[in-house]
Amino acid sequence: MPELPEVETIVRGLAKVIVGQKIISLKTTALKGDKIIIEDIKTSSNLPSIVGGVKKKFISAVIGSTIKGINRRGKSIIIELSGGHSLIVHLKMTGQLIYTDSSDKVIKHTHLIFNLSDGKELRYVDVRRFGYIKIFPSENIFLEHPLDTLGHEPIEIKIGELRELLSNHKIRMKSFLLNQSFMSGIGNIYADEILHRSHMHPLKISSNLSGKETAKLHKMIKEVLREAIEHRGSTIRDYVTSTGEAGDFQKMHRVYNKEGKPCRCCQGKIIKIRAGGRSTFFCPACQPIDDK
DNA sequence: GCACATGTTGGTAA
DNA sequence: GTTACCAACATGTG
Repeated sequence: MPELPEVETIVRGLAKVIVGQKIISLKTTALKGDKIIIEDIKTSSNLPSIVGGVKKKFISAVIGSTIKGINRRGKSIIIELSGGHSLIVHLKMTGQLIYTDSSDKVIKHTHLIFNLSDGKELRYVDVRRFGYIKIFPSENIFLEHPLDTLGHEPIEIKIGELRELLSNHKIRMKSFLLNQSFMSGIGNIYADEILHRSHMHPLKISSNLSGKETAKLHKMIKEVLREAIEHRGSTIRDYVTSTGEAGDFQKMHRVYNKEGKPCRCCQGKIIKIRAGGRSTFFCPACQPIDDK
């Protein structure tokens, strides 16, 4: 679920509270029937499966280190630690990073708990366990996967750079926006919302965009992402901010998950198709293909 | 039981 | 080489 606006919201929230803090200890959970048992991580014997990268270094590099910074690249979170290592966190579908009181109830699917020097905790929760926390040396961190494959930041991309990407490929626009090596951070929800505001059909071929269409798309990419960040992201199911609150931007969605509903521009019906292997919502009346 | 789900990757086919 | 499609990852929801 988390796309660029959600990850940005989490990073901004955490930056205010975890930078400068020392990581005192690590914990994980185990299930005994219905009971959640909290376990200390002291050796790699109970390191949760969501930990990756240079795993042998994880415990010694993390415990006792100080958090120097937290940043975002695409949908990845980079946490820089003192001592020369950094963590790459990817939330994938259902991952959550929550800063909370240590007295708050530890919920099911909490895989990693960082005990911080202010007495609070940073918890990684992930129902489906597709996400991960990987550790690498900070030097050359941007050469580590997946950071090495990421394209432009969509909020910063110049129109000339976008035009070049579009014309160099003959790919459906939905797939274009989802491809993280072109631009990194746009996922299924924002791809549909950007295409609708650009009045562009999701199956339109990238190399066929006119100059005017390219300019509109460029503007809408930034507009949608900026508004979504202002609303602290879209909560459909699992996403919460670093304080466990829901975002607001789902209320502003114009097409995502609105099959059969009237389009706010033309009152036509929004339809759902499959594109790029994903559910794709759009208004056929005001998002024409126009390919001649 | 069945279909489907917000992300990414890797294999295969065209 | 490029693009499209599907399965896989593990679990939950309707």
